[in-house]
Amino acid sequence: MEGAEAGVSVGSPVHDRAVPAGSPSSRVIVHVDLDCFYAQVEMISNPELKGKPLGVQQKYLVVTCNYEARELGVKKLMNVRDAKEKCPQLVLVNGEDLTRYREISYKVTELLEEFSPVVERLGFDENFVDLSEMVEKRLQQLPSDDLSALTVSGHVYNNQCIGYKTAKRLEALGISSVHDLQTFSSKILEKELGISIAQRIQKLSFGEDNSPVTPSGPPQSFSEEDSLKKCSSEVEAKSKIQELLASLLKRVCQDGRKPHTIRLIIRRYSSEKHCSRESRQCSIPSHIIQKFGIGSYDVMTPMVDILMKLFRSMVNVKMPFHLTLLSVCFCNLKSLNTTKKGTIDYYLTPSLSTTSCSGKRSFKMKDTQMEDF
DNA sequence: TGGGGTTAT
DNA sequence: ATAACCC
Repeated sequence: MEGAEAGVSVGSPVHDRAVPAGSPSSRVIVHVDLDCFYAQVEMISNPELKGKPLGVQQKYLVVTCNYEARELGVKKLMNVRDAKEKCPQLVLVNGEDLTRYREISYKVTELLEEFSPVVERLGFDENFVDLSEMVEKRLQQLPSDDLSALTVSGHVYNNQCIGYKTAKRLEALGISSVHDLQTFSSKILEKELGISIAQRIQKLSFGEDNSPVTPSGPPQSFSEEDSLKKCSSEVEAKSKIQELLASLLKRVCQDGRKPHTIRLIIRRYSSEKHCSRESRQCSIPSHIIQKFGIGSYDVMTPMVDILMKLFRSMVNVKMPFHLTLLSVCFCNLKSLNTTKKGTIDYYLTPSLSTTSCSGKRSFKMKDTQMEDF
């Protein structure tokens, strides 16, 4: 858990929204947003990177970077060329393999699930936690004196470097609840806080306020993709597809559930703005599904055959073609137990898979991490 | 723009 | 199967 710990304490603004404690529909939702998550994972894996301007590269893009790099002008999703030009000392690490990012991402989610099981993931680096129940229980434990001191505390603050001050300034303006903020004059707020902050927090106050936090649970699909300069032969495509499939099979094996559908996605070269994708999917034959957990049976060969059929149903291999992306996706995941227990098993029991799967997930969390928040 | 992910149509 | 959205 070292990764998540450092990620949270070093890099993350925590946006905390609350409404007055007495209100009937009161909810407390914490938004945990890890900034430059990939870069932090890399710095934890290799501490020598700490203190240097660091970018995470995928193909010719710097998809994210640490604060040192940002101070030197590097931006997210910047071209590698531009980034190097802005910042010649920039250290780049390849981040095309998401495995470690994914693993640590789920460790963060699992940590948050200790506070409440109601955790919704958004991408790899954001989580929404509904703490309403926990807060209510704690409020009930409080002596009534303390409670009355708390009832004023409906407040909003967001994540500028000092969020606290903004909250204070809002209070000075008589804004002490979300509703106050919503109905407050935009123009006055802009004069007080600056146009940027004012508009942002006022939008936040209207935002996803009443949308429930939907627990994400285990992923509904697994996919691996690779963008390419040019794939123009069936042989090339097959070899890429084999790579993607091999990685996916490892992941599926570790997960323990079995995919019942497979999809192949391509992107064709085009000068058009709309670089849309095409896909074909099919059910996986049940005799193959059964073999997924077992290391001794070669599931690659029949799966590659299926994928190549899907490929040929999209691409006329007798004609010239030019693809710029290949992706394989496993979805329609089912537990072995198709009963009512369903996917909750995923969290409560370790994977039953055989020795062919090495990387079992750990479900144990350390208690001490509570304090890191 | 990468390499993912979700839900709606 | 695709679109539209999120990071």
